[in-house]
Amino acid sequence: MALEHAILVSLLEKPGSGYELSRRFERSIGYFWTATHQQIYRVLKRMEHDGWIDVRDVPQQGRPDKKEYSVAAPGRAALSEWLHEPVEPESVRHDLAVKIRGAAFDDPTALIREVERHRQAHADRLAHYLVGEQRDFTDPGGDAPLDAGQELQHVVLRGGIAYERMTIAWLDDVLATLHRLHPVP
Amino acid sequence: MALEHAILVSLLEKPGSGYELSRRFERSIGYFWTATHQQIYRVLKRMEHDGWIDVRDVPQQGRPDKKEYSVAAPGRAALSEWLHEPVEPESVRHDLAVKIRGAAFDDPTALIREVERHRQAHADRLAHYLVGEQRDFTDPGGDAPLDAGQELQHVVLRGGIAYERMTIAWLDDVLATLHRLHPVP
DNA sequence: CTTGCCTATGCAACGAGTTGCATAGCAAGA
DNA sequence: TCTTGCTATGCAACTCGTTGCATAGGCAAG
Repeated sequence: MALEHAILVSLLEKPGSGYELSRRFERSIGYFWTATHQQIYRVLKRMEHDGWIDVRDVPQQGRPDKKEYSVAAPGRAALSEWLHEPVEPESVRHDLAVKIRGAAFDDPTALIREVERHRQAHADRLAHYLVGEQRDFTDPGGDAPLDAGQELQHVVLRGGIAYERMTIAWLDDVLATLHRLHPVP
Repeated sequence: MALEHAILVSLLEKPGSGYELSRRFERSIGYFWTATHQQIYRVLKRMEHDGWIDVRDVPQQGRPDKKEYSVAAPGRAALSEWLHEPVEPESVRHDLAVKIRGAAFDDPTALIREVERHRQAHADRLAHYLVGEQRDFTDPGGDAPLDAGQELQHVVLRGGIAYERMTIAWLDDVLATLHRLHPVP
């Protein structure tokens, strides 16, 4: 289980509330780990109970109060322990691949539309990543070199970019194969 | 939920028992969908109850009897229905990416070993895929062209190959970044 | 002949993840 | 003013996935 650890990393990068975490899980962290606000609130409660994180009530004006969490010493120790033990290669779940193999037993027209839709979604995500890379990891004037944390965030983002590019090329291959098997005039 | 549909596709490609399915989920299907035998037996029971699949007791010599499942008409209809409705882009879970960002708050030496271990695992899987591609999808004499089902299995396998190549290149990038941040003499 | 391994199926308990719903303050616009 | 939408937190019920264990027949090696 790594949701706890993903939260610890995110809180170390910057303390925040459950709501803010759920926003981060829709963008940067969410590129490689998804979680809903339900999961996050539940896990935060458990982590607070276990002493991994500290809470601080933050009154706000113009919006509801929030609880800001930050990592406590036991949480940092737990993260360090997890970082030192091996994780197995991730288990894969690709609905689309199941569908492609299923297309042998069905009319592939609907699948072509579906693959095109996915291709578009991945192209959008790639564009989004590239904007973020340009914004956060380009050194405009040559001053202020990136620190280690930023370098590591950048290499993870480069992984996302490589993944999207690979996926788009593969989906083009899939489309070409489907059209070859099911030519339209 | 798509385990049911992955099982339907696999049983359409070839009927088989729960045990045989669990073997397939360790190889071909398992490249893009993982499942343990527990899940498979449970889902098979439900699918049989719902009339999606038929069972046939097959006595065997030298080994325990098995129940061979095959897809019934309602199962085929359910698969077809699922193939025609859109699926959302898959949710991602990359422990290793969490660890890489976490390395900013810890000694990265252990992470380097971990990344090298993952690189080796992906290289092994790539080699395995390439052997399978050579074995199953190379037309040796020019006769017997591949049918649609094989073409689709091949394009899914090409996706796996592209994924492993991309991942290996990215892990090299990660290793270079880690060594740059933490030079060893 | 005992020990370990492979085929083959399954239960029970738990933990992780999803979905629907509820509440509550404040802001902006119809 | 009423609705819509955003911030902010949470409960309850359910499904999915994992882990540990159990059974049972046959095979091969020591």
